Amino acid sequence: MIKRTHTCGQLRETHAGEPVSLTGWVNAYRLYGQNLVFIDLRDRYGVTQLVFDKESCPEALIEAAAKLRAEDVVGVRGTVRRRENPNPTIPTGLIEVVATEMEIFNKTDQLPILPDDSGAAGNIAGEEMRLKHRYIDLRRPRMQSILGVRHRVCQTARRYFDENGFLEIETPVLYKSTPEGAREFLVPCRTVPGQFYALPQSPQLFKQILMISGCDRYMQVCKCFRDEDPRADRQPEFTQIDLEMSFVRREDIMDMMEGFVRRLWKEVAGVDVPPIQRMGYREAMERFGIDRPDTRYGLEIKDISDIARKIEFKVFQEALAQHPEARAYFSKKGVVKAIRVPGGAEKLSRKITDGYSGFVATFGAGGVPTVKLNAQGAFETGIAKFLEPVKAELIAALGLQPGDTVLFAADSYAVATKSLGELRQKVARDMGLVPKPGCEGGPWNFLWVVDFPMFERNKETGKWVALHHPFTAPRDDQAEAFVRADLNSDDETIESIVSAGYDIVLNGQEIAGGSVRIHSRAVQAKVFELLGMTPEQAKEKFSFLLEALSYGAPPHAGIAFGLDRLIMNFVGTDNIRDVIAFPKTLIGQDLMTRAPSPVPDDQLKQVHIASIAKG
RNA sequence: GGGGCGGUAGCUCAAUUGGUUAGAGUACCGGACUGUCGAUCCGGUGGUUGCGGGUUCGAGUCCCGUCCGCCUCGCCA
Repeated sequence: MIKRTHTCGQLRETHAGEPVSLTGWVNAYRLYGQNLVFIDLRDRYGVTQLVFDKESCPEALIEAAAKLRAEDVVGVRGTVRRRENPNPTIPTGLIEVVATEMEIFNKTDQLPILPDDSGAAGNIAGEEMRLKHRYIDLRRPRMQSILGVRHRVCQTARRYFDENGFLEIETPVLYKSTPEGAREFLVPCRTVPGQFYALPQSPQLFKQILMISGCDRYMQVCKCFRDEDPRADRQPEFTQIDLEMSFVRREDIMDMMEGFVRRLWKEVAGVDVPPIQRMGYREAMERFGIDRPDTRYGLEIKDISDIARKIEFKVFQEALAQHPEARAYFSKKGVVKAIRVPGGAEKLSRKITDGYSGFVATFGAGGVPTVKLNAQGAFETGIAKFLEPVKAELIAALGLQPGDTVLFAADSYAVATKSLGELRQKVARDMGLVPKPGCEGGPWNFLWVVDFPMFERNKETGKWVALHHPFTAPRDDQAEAFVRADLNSDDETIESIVSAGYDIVLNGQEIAGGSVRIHSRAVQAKVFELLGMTPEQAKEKFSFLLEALSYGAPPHAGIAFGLDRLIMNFVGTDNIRDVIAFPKTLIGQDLMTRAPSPVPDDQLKQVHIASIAKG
């Protein structure tokens, strides 16, 4: 078998005259009668032109070369030669390899898709075809490059955390069902009939136990599983870079993780990340309407309820009449909020702004009242006539300039905030304000979001739920208030308790999230109680944790980075399937292997399962 | 669970108001050509229009159901 001496991306002018051999796939072929054949040979490292011509090759070799087609797999021996006509568009374009011997490892059948990034062959395969024939799709230089970025991110994480004393430890994939959070994948147990494992939503409790075990610093690149409906940026199985540290408080772990972010961006993107700013949850919700603000552009949200109160506009008045006595946050109290869109009068056509009503309807809002300030400084269109009495106040409050458009939301705090938070991002896209992905020179805007509420009331059930997860500790200065609070009557206190959680937000995407953990058995038990668990239920589900907490648990804190989303940012895609070698479709199928699949009844019996699915 | 878009040649797409034999590019096959690099030129093979049912003289097109892909709301401690 011909073995390669070089890769297809390696040869340069300095190799001229050397005997070499290359192996790879036929990327393209160009024929000139019986006398001259060009083959572009591709491997993971690049493309090199092979030449078969009458002067250098026996006739049989040229004939064989002329029969090569796209994706045939071959090895070639030959000599490196400077090209008569260099091709400046590829790194190996100054040379070619004059073939003297060829071994065909495999001929290909008619291909369903071509591994072609450029669309040079006249088309780019659809995603369904790419997933079905993933092994061809992954040959594309673009996909190879993404796999490379993913590898570098993982390697950088392992190096950085190794240098800082972290141990890489594997945690179980067959785990105990703890059904509070996301829906779990279940695995029937053969040896204990009728009982099940669950696949972990995250290794959360194991890494805490590892801290209690004295491991001090833990890291793992680990698979997590959530059986929820997917999105463009979600998969049922995804990967986290998971971390936990002992004997630290919030500032310590945030410093350590900021160091990791700085190292990662330096090594993977060649970018120096400046110190990461912090923003409180309340400020983020107030200014951006979302807990992961995209700070690459303005369009901030302002509360103008006090101005809106003064005018006779039914939509505003009805909104403001909702729960007027309620607390401002996490409540149903009515508010009026607004976004100033600089230059929107020209760029946002009537058709576009009309479309915003339908957009916010999906978040429960009734519409988007709109007004323009024309070049002469007069309110125009939409609700102009209602706003006239408070024109000066509005201009001052929002900093309006001629040519601006103002978009309003009048609803409950929750709906108005969510609607404008989402609308803000849509307007930014419509106005062309969102820069290209960072890898193409756009800004990387990092932000720590901190001071989340510990708990909020579930909208439907009215039960308290943990905003992050039930193992999150209150912020140091809040712990006492939580310990003292009466769970049955002290709603105001419970709602106001701030956690020691922290998220890293990048360009409006959450890329990491974590918290200081509860290391007191009493506090942990109290959280379980608040979340509606009886002591018996808490014991049944989490006795191992409660026991561990009472046998010498150090203070500890952790975080997890969403690896897939990190890669999406580095390579500039909004499709998570692009950054996973073998991803699943929206209903969780693997189109290549056709998983999931039926299994024989025998196999079901062994695990004590009977299917009730029809058909 | 809800809403939206799509499924036609190996692949990417087109097909007028429901109208004759469903087209193009590319891939593939055959031929021409000694410096191309998205080679070019000539010719050819290739179709159960996702699947099932219905309306109609006539369905790729309209209706019902179903499967699959994508986007999205809910959901994702």
